[in-house]
Amino acid sequence: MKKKPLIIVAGPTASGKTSVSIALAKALGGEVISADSMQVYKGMTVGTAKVTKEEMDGVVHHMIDVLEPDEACSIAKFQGMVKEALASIYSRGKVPILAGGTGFYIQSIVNDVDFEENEEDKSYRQALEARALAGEGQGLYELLQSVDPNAAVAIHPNNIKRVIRALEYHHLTGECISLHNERESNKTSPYATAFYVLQMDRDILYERINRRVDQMMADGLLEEVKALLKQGYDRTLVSMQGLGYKEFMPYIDGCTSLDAAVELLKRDTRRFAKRQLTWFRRESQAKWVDVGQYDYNVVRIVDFILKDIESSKIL
RNA sequence: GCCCAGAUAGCUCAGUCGGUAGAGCAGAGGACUGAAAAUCCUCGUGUCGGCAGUUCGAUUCUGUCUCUGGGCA
Repeated sequence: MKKKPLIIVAGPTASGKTSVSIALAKALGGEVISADSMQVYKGMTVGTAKVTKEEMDGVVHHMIDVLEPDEACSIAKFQGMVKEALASIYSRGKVPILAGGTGFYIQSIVNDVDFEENEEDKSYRQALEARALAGEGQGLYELLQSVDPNAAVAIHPNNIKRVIRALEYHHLTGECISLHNERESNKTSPYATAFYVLQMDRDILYERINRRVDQMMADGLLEEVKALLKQGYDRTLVSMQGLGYKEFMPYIDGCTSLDAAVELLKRDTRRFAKRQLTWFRRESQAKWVDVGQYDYNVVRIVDFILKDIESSKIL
């Protein structure tokens, strides 16, 4: 049986994924699935540089505005919803284009990583988090060393989030997470993929990021943040940890200037882009597209990608 | 024109009682399998303004020039 096609358009923030994915969808009769951990939230529009209705230009988009800001997304939740979207896209004979910057989410789809539907019991995790907060991180790490030594070797003691997840996984399933990770990382994709990463010179990318943040400010980012807080969304929410939201909290509290908050946001976004690039570099099947080579021209970029898709014979 | 203070990493600066230097920030690389725009790890970046002098040896002392602040005219 022939594998179903899946086109992926990835890349760091501000690399032009949105316009490329829409042009591709139009050329191929496709639909776009956003692979973005923050665009899933309603009301977070300016700060996530969400596609507008006009930009969509009739192309169907999935996974945007699917959760309230206080409904924390998770990779399992994300994957479940994307699988539904994929099924519906295939049933209509369309081509799915997974586009976004959250490498972890993309990987969960491409390799169909297994996330068993368990866990209703949050108490164990909460107990661990409380211990971490009380400064018992070292103790948690030692516990992990006894329960899953392989995971303990792979996880740095300071990375308390991972230590907690590994312990939680063992508690819930009775299995070592190190075993699960090894099994899942050896999987091959159930899809016929064409995976593209948009890239450009770092200097130019950073310049674009800086300008995009300035544009967000002009488009009312601060007002958006204030409105979300006013609606009662707590700043500890996962959604409020997003770039463009958490950076303004000190300013809103009167602890820093607006200029300083904006500079901080620019810096954090640059660092984020760097981490995204690090992630995509290890995606061995990804093809890197230097968009500068095409003068940042969407038509030329898409033209190249279309030719490459054709030669890959996935459709 | 004169007087003072500076000139050291991309930036702000510290320092070397003479043995070619270090902090913060910026930056770079990496990890990641149910918070991922999160979380975590690692790492430097140099003609110490130019030229001359003293010295075994000058970024450090002396002279001079250039530049940048500030002051006086």
